[in-house]
Formats: sequence, structure tokens, C-alpha cells
Amino acid sequence: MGLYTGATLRHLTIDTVPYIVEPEPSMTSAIPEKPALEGLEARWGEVWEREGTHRFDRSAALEAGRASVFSVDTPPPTASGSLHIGHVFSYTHMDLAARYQRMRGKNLFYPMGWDDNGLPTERRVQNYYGVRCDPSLPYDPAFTPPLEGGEGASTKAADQVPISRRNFIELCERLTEEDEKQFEDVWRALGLSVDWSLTYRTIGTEAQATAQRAFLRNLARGEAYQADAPTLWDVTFRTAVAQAELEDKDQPAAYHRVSFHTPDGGTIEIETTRPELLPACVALVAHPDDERYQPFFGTTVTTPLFGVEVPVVAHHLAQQDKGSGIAMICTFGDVTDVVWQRELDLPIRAVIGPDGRLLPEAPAADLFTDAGREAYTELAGKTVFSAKARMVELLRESGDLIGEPRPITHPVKFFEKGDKPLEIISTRQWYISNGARDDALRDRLLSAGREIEFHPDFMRVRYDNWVGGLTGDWLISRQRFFGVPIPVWYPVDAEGEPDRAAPIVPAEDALPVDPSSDAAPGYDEAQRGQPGGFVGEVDIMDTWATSSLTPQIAGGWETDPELFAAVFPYDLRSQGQDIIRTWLFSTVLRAQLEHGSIPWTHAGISGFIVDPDRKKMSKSKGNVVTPAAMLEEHGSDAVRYWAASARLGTDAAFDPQNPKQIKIGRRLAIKVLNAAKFVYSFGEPPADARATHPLDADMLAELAVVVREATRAYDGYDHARALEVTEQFFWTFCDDYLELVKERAYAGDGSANAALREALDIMLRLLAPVIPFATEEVWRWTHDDSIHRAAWPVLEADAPRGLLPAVSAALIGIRRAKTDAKASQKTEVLSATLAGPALIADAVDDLRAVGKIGELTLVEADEIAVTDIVLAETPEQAPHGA
RNA sequence: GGGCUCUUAGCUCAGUUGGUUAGAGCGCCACGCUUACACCGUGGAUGUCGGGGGUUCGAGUCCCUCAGGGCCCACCA
Repeated sequence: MGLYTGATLRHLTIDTVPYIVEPEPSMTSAIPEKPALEGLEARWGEVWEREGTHRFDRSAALEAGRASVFSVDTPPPTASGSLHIGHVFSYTHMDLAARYQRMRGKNLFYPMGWDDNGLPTERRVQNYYGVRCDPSLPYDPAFTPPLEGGEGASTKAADQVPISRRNFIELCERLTEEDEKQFEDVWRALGLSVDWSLTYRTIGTEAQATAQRAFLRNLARGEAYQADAPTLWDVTFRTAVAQAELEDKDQPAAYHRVSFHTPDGGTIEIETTRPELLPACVALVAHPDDERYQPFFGTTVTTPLFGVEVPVVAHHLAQQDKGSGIAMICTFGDVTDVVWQRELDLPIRAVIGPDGRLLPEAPAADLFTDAGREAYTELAGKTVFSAKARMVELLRESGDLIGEPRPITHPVKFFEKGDKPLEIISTRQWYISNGARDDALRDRLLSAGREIEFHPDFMRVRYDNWVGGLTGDWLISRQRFFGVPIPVWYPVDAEGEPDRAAPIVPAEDALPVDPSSDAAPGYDEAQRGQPGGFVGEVDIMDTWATSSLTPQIAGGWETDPELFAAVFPYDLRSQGQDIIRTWLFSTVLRAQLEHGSIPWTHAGISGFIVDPDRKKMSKSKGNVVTPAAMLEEHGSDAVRYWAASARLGTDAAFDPQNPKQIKIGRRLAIKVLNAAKFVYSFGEPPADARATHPLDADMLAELAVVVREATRAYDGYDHARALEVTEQFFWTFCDDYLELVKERAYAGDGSANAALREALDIMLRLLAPVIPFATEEVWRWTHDDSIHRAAWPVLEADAPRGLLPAVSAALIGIRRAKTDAKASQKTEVLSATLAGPALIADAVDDLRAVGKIGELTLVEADEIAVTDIVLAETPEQAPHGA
């Protein structure tokens, strides 16, 4: 059965778990005959929920203050996306820190959010239900989507049923709620110790109010503003996008060599990859030092085909070695065109519309020759792709195409979620200052970055690079539907024209508002769009404008000031390195603008998953194994172990065909169950039993070192180191110590028994963050409460004397003799000589017992060696060194 | 073009402020069903620490340089 679907996790009945004996929450559970990992996730997940193991204690936090709390700013996953192995990796890292801090006695504020607004959801809804949003349509309360589940859905917009904005948003709400339920089930199965009562959604009412409130304060302080400017534009989604969402993709293209005409009948040849922008050409540009073109500066040329007269200008950004060294400037072919247009004060002659097609009328049409106007009619309405093809033919016919286009591959800017190249279009948009045009703010942001402890430290460089490389303010408005509305209206003047420069804002206690359905304050809904009335802003905010406020949303900023004071600034932000420029940066920015503070003191950055070929695992490849399937197949502890064994910031290899680390983790968890069962099989030691035997004391002394090292490691967010030292000790404990003392323990020795139990108790707690299910299972055999509420171990002991390692070395010598003789380990040793340090004498009886040694002669020496060994019932003997 | 990061056993990785013969797990080989565990146990073999140069009594570790992965950023006609 599927453990990880909502139904089974929540409604798992008692009898599917073979050995749960009773539902009484406070009783210890029986030690099973044959301990197993199967079923532990469902069993303990349910108990933790019932007992409130991971609940944040609000009243205790208010009473004991900020220092008693450990608060975690968690990444809200994109609800409409799918969870992949990278999520499991990073979220486990976060949970390790959280569980450690909880055991250190901190009151954990550990919420989870879902990022459900935004384009990914809209796209998923379109495909899932076969619909698309048309805001001009009226709401249909009885609407039923044509599809359910996306089967047979067409991605073509033409095949999708147009529905009203409200209908569309309802579908978005419906689908994200279902998706979020499944996400929660996976996270619960993984054992994330979040407090699910603190869950929020970025499209939820509180999140919307928070995002709008923060925006209004930005607006009041002049940090948010509108501007009419060239913006990067996705023609598929028909929305502006921000710098942080750009992605370069290599695209096939071609250089076209084209003639411009000089007044004296000569030509200047330029090279361009975008001949379709010829009607938008405003100038030619070359480098000021370029002697080839210096004679032309200040003169004009005419464009081929259209005959528009354009100046030849000089600018240092022109590259002499690129193409023919002279380029055409268009409105706008790329970002450099925008710079040139602004710095050289050139006219704007846009030909590309928001839909990515050439406009019906070219702005410069009146400058065209008659032949040019005729040519343009063939281009109007065509996509960039088709227009380019036709343009090449036209140029060839006119003789202005020199030679044939030369194919190249070059990087082109894309919206990271889009699949067509971005265009640059002049539009009115909302921006928030981010330091790009404000050195003082930029310095504040850099200094905030230095206040935050990054783990690993070098990840701060990525933040610094991003802040230092910002070229424009943060564009937050999107021409979309499912998101937080920008909370402003505009007055409409007597002529019916909205006054964009004088936005009307709502009162903070009215938030959230939707200007497209709520009337502006002081107006009546009937005045919408009327002269003397108002219009609502139709744009929404980008998702990041909301998720940059996760600390404020989860922490009750302005709605629960006491709580906010108890959690903010947060202790830890945990996230992947791929969203440093988006989520991490924008969160620092918002906290800096709003609170003048850093949002958290630590940022734990996880690496990403690489496939066996060392390539970043792509979604298409990585998703062959879903997290739910992985957890079910191997067990959550095993998967967590894999994640925990990789340090923060380092990439982890993962081979779906052969998940080695996961198998090792599974082995560890099983070993914990079995070793614990064995330890408890010796029965309860007498109340006054103490670990007095030298070997027992030395084992605990070794463990004390491990406890210190693991604690130090967790304090430095180095969970992998903590796991490494703990795991190594645990295996030594099982393989050597347990073997050495078991005869004594069978015989009822209180020292051995007490030491075994104490060591086990401590090791379980050291391992609890990594393998929470197996350790909880064992813990409950002897405790009423959850191990995850138990105190992190502290063990005071003198420095180890080296007795356990010395005896272990001797034991290895004896085992080797038996192995070399191809004898079973239970073969008796008639006699042997053991050379080694004098302290070995303290544990010689244990050694004799485990080695089944009759006569053992000790010889003092620096080196440990077993010699003169005589095995019973073996044909030959030989001396063996250790 | 700029930056970050990595290069240690067949594989995945540890190696703290430079200090004896460089470690672990997996895999491999051999042995053992030893009453916690066969989803196991025991033992074994395995490395010019990417190349070159330098500092030092001593370098996997520090400096320079070269090479090769990976990632991020960049005004890519």
C-alpha cells in the first residue's frame, strides 16, 4: 500500500502496524520480536501529531522571550511544481538543524508555507483543466472545467476554454489545495518536524495582507514607484519579468550582412541576427576609436528596404571586432539597444507587440518610402520568427542582403519558466528599489550580507556578486491573474483618463484588497471607469514580492506583534543555492527596507544533486524517481541519512539506479534497532549499578569525546561531521565493545549493563535528528516521552585512556588468526601471547571471553600484537602479528 | 570576460591551526549461518593526495603557476 498518499498516512489503522499493542499515548511500547523499519513513519508520524511533539509553544515563547526560541524561515515550495530529490535533500538539512535545536531545549518556531500564487500555478491550471483566463468575460458560477487531470489537454491556447478571471482563480485555489495536501504528506513521511498548525499559503489572506502592507509602506517611503520604461517581456505569458528571473539559453541564429546606403550612393554593411527589426532601426553605431567609421560619424544613412534616414553615431559599447564593427540600433533588439537609446537620446520606434508579433502599424511608417510601407504590410502581424524569414527574402530581392545568412549559436535571454526568447517592450510597471540605482542602499545590503552567517561561508560571495551586479530596480508587477493584487487605484479625470501619478491607497486595516473588484476608498463601485471616478490597478505582484516576506508572513508581523518580537530576526534561513539571487536577496532587501535589520542570523545553503555523470540533475532526468517512491522503497530514515551525509553547500551525487548512501543509511537504522534490542535483552540493571569496570568507563569516556564533537559540529551547522563521528562510534560500539562485554552482561554484571544502556541512550539522541523514526521506535521501548523532546546529551568524563582501542586492536589480532586459519570466530584459542600496553590488563577477561581464549599471556610492549596463538581443532598454527 | 568551487584508493567522500607508516564507507577478494542483526558478521588488498615550481627541518594541508570539471555572474549587434 502507498504510505505516502494523504489517505493512507492519515487513516492508517492500528492493525496495519503489526506490533503496536495499544493506543495509550503515554505507555512505552513492547520490544518487537523482529524489529523492522517498515511502518515506523506512519506509526510515529501519527503519535507526534497526537502528542504535539513539534508544536511551537507560543505562551512559553512570550514568557521566556526571544532567546528561548529557535525560529526557522522555511522555503515555501512551488505548490504547482513537483517535489524532487533536491527538495528532500535541502529540507532534510533544515530539519537536522531544527531537531538539534529542539533537543537543545529551544522552543522551535518551524512553520511551513506553500508558494501557490504565480505563473507556475496558472500554467498548471491551464493544462490540468483545459482553460485559459480571459478577464473580459463575466463570472460563471456554474462553470465546470472541460478536463480534470490534464489527460489529453492541449497546450495550445486556442484549444483552451476561455473563462473569467474569477473562475480561473477558483480553479487555481482548488488545484493548489490538492497539491499542497500531497506535499504535506511527503514532508510528514520524510519526518520534517515542522509545526503544521503554522502553515501558510502565499495566496492566503494573511500573506496577501502582508505583501500589500509591505508594498504600501514601500510606496509611502518612496521605495516603490511606477515607471514607463523598456522592460524584459515574455511574449508567451504576456508579462514583464525581472532581472532575477532571466536565464541564458543557447539558441541557433544567423548573422545577416545587410547594406545601409550613404547619401553619395555608397553602402555601409552591418551584421545583424535580427533583420526583422530593420523597420525599428534608429541609428548605426560604431566605436569612437574605429577609424573605419570615423568619417561617417555625424552623417546619415538610409535603411535598406524602408529608406528611413538614420544617423551614424559613436559609442564605446560598440565592439570593433564584432561583425563588421558597426551595428544597427533598434527599438529594442537587446539590452544594449536600451542603453544606446537612453544615452544617445535616440527616438523609439517599436515594432514588436506584447504578443510577440509585429505591430499592424509601424511607428516610423510615415518615414518609410512607399516601397517600404508596402514591404511592411507583409511583415505586420507575423511572429518574430516568420517576419525574419520574410525579411530575408525581401532583402535578397532588393539586393541589400550581402551573401547568405551565416548560422551561429549564441546565448539569448529567456524567462526562466518561458520557452520563447524575451523581447524588450516599453511598458508601465511597478518597481521596488533594490540598490541598483542607490549606492547607499547597495552598501547597506552588502553590509547586511556580512552580518548574516552563511553556511558555508563562501556562499556569501554569490549574494555579494548579485548585489554588486544589479543593473536595475526590482520589477514587481506582472500582467497576470493569480497573485497578490497591487493595492492601488487611480482617479479618473473629467475626460475619463486615469491619473497614474496619483494612486489611491487603502487603509492598512482594510487589507487585503483587490482593486479590480473592491471600490477605491471614498468611491462607489458604480464610479469604476467613469469620468470623475476611479479605476483599479489590474497588475498583480510577482511571487517573489510575496515570498520575500516569508519571515513577516509566518511570524505575524503587525498582526501579532508579540509573536513577531519572539521570532524575528529568525535564527535560520535554509534554502538551495539556486535561489540566492531571488529569495535570499529579496528577503534581505525587504527586511532592510522595512525593519532596518537582517531577516535571520544564519543562512544554510544546500548544494544540488548531480547525477552520476557529474551534471546537475535536470528535472526531466531527476524526476524518474519521485520522493514519495524513494521514501517508500528505502524508508525515510535511510533517505534522510543520505541527505545528512552531505555537508551544506556541497553537491551530492545521486544514482537512482544504485542509491548507495541510502542503503547504508538503511543499514544503520536497522542496526540501531537490533543493537538496542540486544542491549535491552540483558534486562534492567540494578538501580545502583554504575559503569565501574575500566573498559566500560573507557568506552563512555570515548563517547564523551564524540558527544562534544557532535555538539560542536551541530553548533556550526555541520550535520555531516556530527553524523560521521557518531556513526563511527556506533559501529565500534557494536562490533567491538558490545562483543567484548556481552559475556559479562550475560553473567549479570551491573557495570556492563549500566554502561550499555547509558551509551545506547546517548547514541540514540545523537542520531535522533538524522534517523528520527528508528531512534524514536527504540526510545519508546523504555521511555514515555518522545526522544525528540529529550535533552541533547551531555556526558562528562575524564579523557579516554585508550583502553577500548587497545583491546579492540588485540581482538582484531585474534580474529585475524582465526580468519587466516579459515576457522569460525567461535573456535577456541588454547593459548596465545598478547603484547601491548600495560593497561590492556584491565580488560583482559573480556578479551579472553570474546576470543574464547584459554591461556593468555601478557607481555608489555608499545605495539599491540598477538603471537604464539594456538587454536583448538585446527591442523596448523602460525604466529600472527596485529 | 569576471567570480566562486572542486580535483585524495575502482566509486562516493573525510582529512580541523602544516607534524610519525594518508583515512572511512561502498565495491572487490577470502572466511564464517558465533542464540541482536544473513537487510548479517570477521579479516584482507588497494593511493607519485590533478601537473609543475616555491616557502619550510617537515606540505594532501601555505604561496605561485598550469590543466581539467562544475556552478554563478556578464552590455552575447
